[in-house]
Amino acid sequence: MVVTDSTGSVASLRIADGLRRAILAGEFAPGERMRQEVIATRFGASRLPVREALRILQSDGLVTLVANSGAWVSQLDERECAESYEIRERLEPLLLRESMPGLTAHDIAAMRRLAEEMERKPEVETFLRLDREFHLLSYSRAETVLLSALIERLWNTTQHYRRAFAVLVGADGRRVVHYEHFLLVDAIQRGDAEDAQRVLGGHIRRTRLELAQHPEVFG
Amino acid sequence: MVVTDSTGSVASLRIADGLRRAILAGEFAPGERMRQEVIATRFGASRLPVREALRILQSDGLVTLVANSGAWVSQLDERECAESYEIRERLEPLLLRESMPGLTAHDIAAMRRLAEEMERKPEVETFLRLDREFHLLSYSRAETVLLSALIERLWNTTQHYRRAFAVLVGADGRRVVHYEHFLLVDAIQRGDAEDAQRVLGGHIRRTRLELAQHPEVFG
DNA sequence: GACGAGACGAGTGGATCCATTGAAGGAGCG
DNA sequence: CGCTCCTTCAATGGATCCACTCGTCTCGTC
Repeated sequence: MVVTDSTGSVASLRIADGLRRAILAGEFAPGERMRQEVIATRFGASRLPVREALRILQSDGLVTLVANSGAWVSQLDERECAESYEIRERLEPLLLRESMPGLTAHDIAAMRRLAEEMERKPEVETFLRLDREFHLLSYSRAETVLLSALIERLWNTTQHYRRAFAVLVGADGRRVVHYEHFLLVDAIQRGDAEDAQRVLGGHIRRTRLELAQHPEVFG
Repeated sequence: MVVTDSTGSVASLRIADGLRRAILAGEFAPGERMRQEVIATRFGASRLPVREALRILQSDGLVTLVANSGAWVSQLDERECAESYEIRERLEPLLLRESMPGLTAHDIAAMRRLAEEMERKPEVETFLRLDREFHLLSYSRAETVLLSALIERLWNTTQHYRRAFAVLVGADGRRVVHYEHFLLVDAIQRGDAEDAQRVLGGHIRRTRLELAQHPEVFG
C-alpha cells in the first residue's frame, strides 16, 4: 500500500493530515459542520491553507463542500455505504491477488498475530485499529498505486460506520469476523490465491449484508 | 450517471470545469506543466481560485501537484493505465447491472443509434465522443452515486490514452469494438443482465490487453 | 576542463483585507 | 396570532501583497 508523502512541511498538507486523523478517530461526527476559522485557530494558521486542506479532504471523500455555505464531515447514507462495500467486494480481492506474491513469511506471521490479538481484545477502538492494520498489511506488497489508494479511501470513508457497527454488535458479534480472518491467513500462507480471494470477497459481502440488517447504524 | 452540479457561480468550480474540459479535449498533453499565473489570466481570475481548482482536478486524478514546485497534467504510466482498466473491468459490469432495470426503450434505441453512428464515422474525435456517450448512457439510470462518479473519473483519466490508441489502430482496428457494442445493446434489449455484464467485461478486458500490446501509446 | 558553491529569478505558499452570500432574528402587516 | 419581508451579521469566496523554496546560471577553484 503506497501512502502519499505529506511530509508536513507544507501547511495545507499538515492540516489535511491532522483533520483526516481527527475524522477517522471519530473526533468529528459525520454531518458535523467544519468552520474554517475554528480549524485555522486549532492549527495555528490562516484560513487559506485550511481551505486547501478541506479541498484535499474532499478529494478523499471525507469532507463535503458546498459553495458559499461551508464544509461538513461527509455522511454516507445507507445506500452509499452499501455501494462502498460492493465496490470493495470486487476490488479488494483483486488487490490481494496483486499483493500476495510479494508477501513475506514475516508479513504473514504478523497478520496472524494481529488476528489473534484482535480476537483477544474486546475494545472497539483496538479492534478497529487492528482490523485495519490486518487487511492493509495483506495489501501492502501490491504495486498497484491507483487501486491501493482507492481502497484506502473506501476504508476511510466507511470508518465511522465500521465503528458504529462494531459498537452495536459487540465482541460476541465479531466471532465470525475472527474466524474469517484465520481462514484468510491460512489461504494466504498456503499460497492459494483463489481461495484467499473467495474468503476475502465473502468477508466483505457478509459485512455488507449484516450492515443492511442494522439500519439503526445510520440513524 | 450523476454529475456534480458545478453551476459555475463559484470561480474555482468554473475554472476546474474549464480546465477539465481542456484536458479531456487534449488541449493539454499529459506531463505538461500548468502555471497558476497563466491559468489565472486565461480565466480572468487571481491565482487563488486557480489553486483551489487545481486541488479539485487533483482529486479527479487529472492533475498532479507537487509542493513548492507546481502542477502537471497527470501522466499515467503503462502500469497505472492497465490498473484503471482492471478496475473498470470489475466495476462497470456492476454499474451496468444497477442501471439496466431503469433503462427505457428510448435509451436503448439511442444507444443503438450511437453504435451505428460511430461505426459509420471514421474520425477519432467523433468516435471518442460517441463511445463515451454510448457507455455513459448505458449507466445513466444507475442510482449509485459513488460508483458512477468513480467510473466517470476513470474514464476521464484514461481519456488521453483512449485517444492515442484510437489514432494508432485507425478505423479498421475498431471493427471488433463496434461488434461488441451491438452485442451489448442486444443483451440489454433482451434484458439479459448476465450476458450484458459478460459482454461489457470482455469489452473492457480486450481493450486492456490490446493496449498492453501497444506500449508505444505511452511513449 | 570539470565540479561545486553562491547568487539571482521565477513561481508557489501563506497572511491580511475586502466583497459577497446565505441564514437567522425581529418588526410589520394581514 | 401567524406569515412575510427586511435587516443584520456571521462565515465563506476572492484579490493583493509578502515570504519562501527550488531550479538555474555564473563564477571561482581544483
